[in-house]
Amino acid sequence: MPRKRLTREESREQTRVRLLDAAAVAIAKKGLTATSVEDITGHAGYTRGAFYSNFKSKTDLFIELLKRDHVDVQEGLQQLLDTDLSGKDLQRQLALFYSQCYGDNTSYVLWAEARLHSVRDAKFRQRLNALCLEKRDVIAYFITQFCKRMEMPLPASAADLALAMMGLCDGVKYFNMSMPGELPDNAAESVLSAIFSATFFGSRA
Amino acid sequence: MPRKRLTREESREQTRVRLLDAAAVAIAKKGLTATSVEDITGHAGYTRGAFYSNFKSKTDLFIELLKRDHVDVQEGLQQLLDTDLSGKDLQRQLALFYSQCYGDNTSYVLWAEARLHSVRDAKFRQRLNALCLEKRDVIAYFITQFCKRMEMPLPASAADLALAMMGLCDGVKYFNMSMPGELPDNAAESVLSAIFSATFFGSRA
DNA sequence: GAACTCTAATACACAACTGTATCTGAATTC
DNA sequence: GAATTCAGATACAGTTGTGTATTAGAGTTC
Repeated sequence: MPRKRLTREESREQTRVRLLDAAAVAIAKKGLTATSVEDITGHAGYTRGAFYSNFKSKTDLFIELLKRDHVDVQEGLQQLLDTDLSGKDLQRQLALFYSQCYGDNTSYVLWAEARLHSVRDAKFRQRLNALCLEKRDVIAYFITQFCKRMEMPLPASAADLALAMMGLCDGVKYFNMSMPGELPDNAAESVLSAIFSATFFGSRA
Repeated sequence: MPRKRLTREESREQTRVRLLDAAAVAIAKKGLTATSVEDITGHAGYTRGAFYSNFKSKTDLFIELLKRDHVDVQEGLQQLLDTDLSGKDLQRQLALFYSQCYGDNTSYVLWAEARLHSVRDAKFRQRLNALCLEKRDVIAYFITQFCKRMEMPLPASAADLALAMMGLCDGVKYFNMSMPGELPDNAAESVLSAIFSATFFGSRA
């Protein structure tokens, strides 16, 4: 198996990616604080040297991790907006939206971890808030477009609705993860759907 | 100033309470993992000896802390139910409800911390879920009673609505804490109110 | 291919936390 | 009021982590 010979830049990039991937797993499993730099590097197959030569600090790596995830979600939502808004099936629409935001548990845990960390670290909070507001704006746009196509008025400001939607998704996702027995599999969608159909359609009378 | 002479039991109880109070502050500030036993005891004016003679572990103390907070909230909600359900002002109703659940930031952070911890520790999760389900049931009852008095049908199962409400409150509270500038002061109530008035009143047409 | 450069490994010095084991002094018992 | 008991302080041994300074070995340049 002829292993490709990497340039310095490629090799460095590979290391960074592997460290980020390993960090995602480790942090989701143990939490940001409890995860040591060695946990990350060990998992990735490197030593601490590799880490400090690629990242300033654990926080620094963490924010890059979040950005990477953020970009993925943004692109996914954008795609939904472009291709799928035509379907009038709210339930399906929401299910897609929801799974776009939290396809897997790792992602949820990472963002929950981030929210907590942001309460304590002002600099981090600023950077995180920027990402969150971006996400909010995309969702707000999503909602606006949705209502427009449905020819219905917005029941509140799109930005506020977007925030509420994010909170709601987080909350439902948590219960879904934490009590898989307690809720039926589709509880997430059905609760969301009940609330949103009332919110968006209710005002039509 | 004649300082009261305490019995052994009283003194022990005082120590426990002081440790719990100090732990709430420390954990909210630094996070569960980052808070050392010494942080707690130091803040409370004791040494590690006092801690280990009162609690099995940090987790053990933490769950007691949550229980204490849980009981407070439960009682508060119960009281709301008994005295205040007569008022028909939804906005005011929600504001009270919301401030009952998260009067201060410490409490929010503690529960966020708990949710994350529960993802990782199965035993802890079981104990936490028990508390959450209790809270859910009280809220579900709250919602049921509310709808009954308003003579309107429930737009979804009370239990599911309660979960959604908890998630929504959490989400809004987070944004409220994290971006105090971004949202108007009453955003929490107004978003909640927009969603809920649609949810509960929308179906009446 | 020799000199150079940069990535990542290794070595080091230091700090922090944990849990137990032992000790002390104040409350309790008789 | 002497003996006892228990809450909490102190001492200890071991583990784990951090960040920097140095080194080795690949990629790069000429």
